[in-house]
Amino acid sequence: MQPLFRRLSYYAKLADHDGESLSKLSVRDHSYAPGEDIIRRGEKTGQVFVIKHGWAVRYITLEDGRTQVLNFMLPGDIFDLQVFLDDTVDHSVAAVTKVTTTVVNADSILSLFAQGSSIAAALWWSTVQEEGILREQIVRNGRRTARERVAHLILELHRRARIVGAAGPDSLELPVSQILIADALGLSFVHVNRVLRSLEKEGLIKKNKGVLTILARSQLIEACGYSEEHLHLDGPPRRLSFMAVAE
Amino acid sequence: MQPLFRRLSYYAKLADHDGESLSKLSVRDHSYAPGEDIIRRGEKTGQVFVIKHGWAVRYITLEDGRTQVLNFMLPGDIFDLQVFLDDTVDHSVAAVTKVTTTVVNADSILSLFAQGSSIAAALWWSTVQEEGILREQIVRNGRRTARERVAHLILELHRRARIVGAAGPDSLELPVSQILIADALGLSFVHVNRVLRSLEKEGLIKKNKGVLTILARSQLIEACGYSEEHLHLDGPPRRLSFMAVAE
DNA sequence: CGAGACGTTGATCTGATTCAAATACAGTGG
DNA sequence: CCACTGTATTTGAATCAGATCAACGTCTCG
Repeated sequence: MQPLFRRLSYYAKLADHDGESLSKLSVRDHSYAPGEDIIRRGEKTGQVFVIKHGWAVRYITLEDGRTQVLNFMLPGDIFDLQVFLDDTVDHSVAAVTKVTTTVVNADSILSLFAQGSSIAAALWWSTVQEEGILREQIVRNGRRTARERVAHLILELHRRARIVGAAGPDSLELPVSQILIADALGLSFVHVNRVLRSLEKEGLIKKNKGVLTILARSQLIEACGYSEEHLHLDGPPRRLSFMAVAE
Repeated sequence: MQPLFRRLSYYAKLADHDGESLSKLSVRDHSYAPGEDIIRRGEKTGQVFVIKHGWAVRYITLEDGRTQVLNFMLPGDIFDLQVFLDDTVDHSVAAVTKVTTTVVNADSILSLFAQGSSIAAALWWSTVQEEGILREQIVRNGRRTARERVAHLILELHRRARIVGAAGPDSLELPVSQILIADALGLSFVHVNRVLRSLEKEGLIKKNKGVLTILARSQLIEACGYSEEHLHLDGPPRRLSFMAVAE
């Protein structure tokens, strides 16, 4: 459960005993092979998944095979707190690399909420973040050029990976095919390739065996007007305001 | 507070006394002129808004003026339940037509949750719906052609307006400029115009003084592979599962 | 070492943008 | 009621960003 604790504590300054509560939550772990679906559209899981290792994507496929990646999921990411509504999900989640998830049963999360743990606030925060990322995805794909989209996505992924300790200050293990990047950015993979090569030729980035290095961060930021507002990095309150009400 | 009740009861079969609880919630109403901002990026509102009359949009503007509409908001729509985190919002909301909102203070909503009212479940449901709409927006703009995007958006807006009683079986008052549609679909307004005119020329739709009529629904659906899964129309459970836990 | 998946590059094509100009329309003030 | 103004719609022509098609290189791994 380390990655979750790490991620949540980035925001919420959790105490040690919170770490204990978290580890008690774990119901069981599960592993998935690259390309395997973790959740399939139309299912009702009744469970909450936390990514422990590896990368995953949320995606939707149209009838004719066109597919759109909604967002990338890194260690520490959670899906889905909407489980409390007993709803069927409208999208799928697939493992990109080998993925290990911790499966938490919904009730254990709920008891955290009931107890007023600061973990609950952190969890809720994580859903706010995710929505922010989704909205940014809409803007990026709707109103930015291919070059901007690629640069922006690189910066976002690096930042997110960095938070969970999966990236160096300017480098990032990016186990993601150009096809997947294309499906995330609404581009053809051929064009993604050209943009990447051109960013590389200009010395903004470098890619070597799955490790991407940001060589000129400021130029990369300038190339896309990157800002981090949408990641909501300021962190959640210690407790959800409805907990105060409950007292 | 009618539109909210109408919308929530579409899903949740609310009882009469729920209607009363709802009307007691209203703190005060507020009106906005077309084009006026209701919420501005960066603010902390501490309040929940419900649209009573009129249309609004959630949007984000880039530094250079490009703007992206995230989604349209109709009577009965709510923003934002994330207020409980005391977060700053990462986007703005603007009135499209003259808009009346009911402003509810966050605490009143929270007490509904605490009471275990089925209204709470319906509210939560509405956020699940909204996320579904956001995801669909990503797919639409990322992997569909201009023609598909336009057809798809028309069908979605008609359906949503219908649910809150703001549309006939095949007609829809659409007080939205082509510029705004373009900003929602990530297209130029010139192209939106061409697509609309072509759909009209082919007899799929008709537009007359702000009223759009769907003349050939089945062809329109076929033109974009429209499905309504993302609207989560099946409705919420009567109560949120964490209420059961609280007992 | 052979197969399949991914990456790279060139040539060509096209859906959508941009630029430009004309028309319709709604609201305002005289 | 009409002229005036600004905003939205419509249409054409030129252009371009990105897609498609096609071929080849490269890596991985069984």
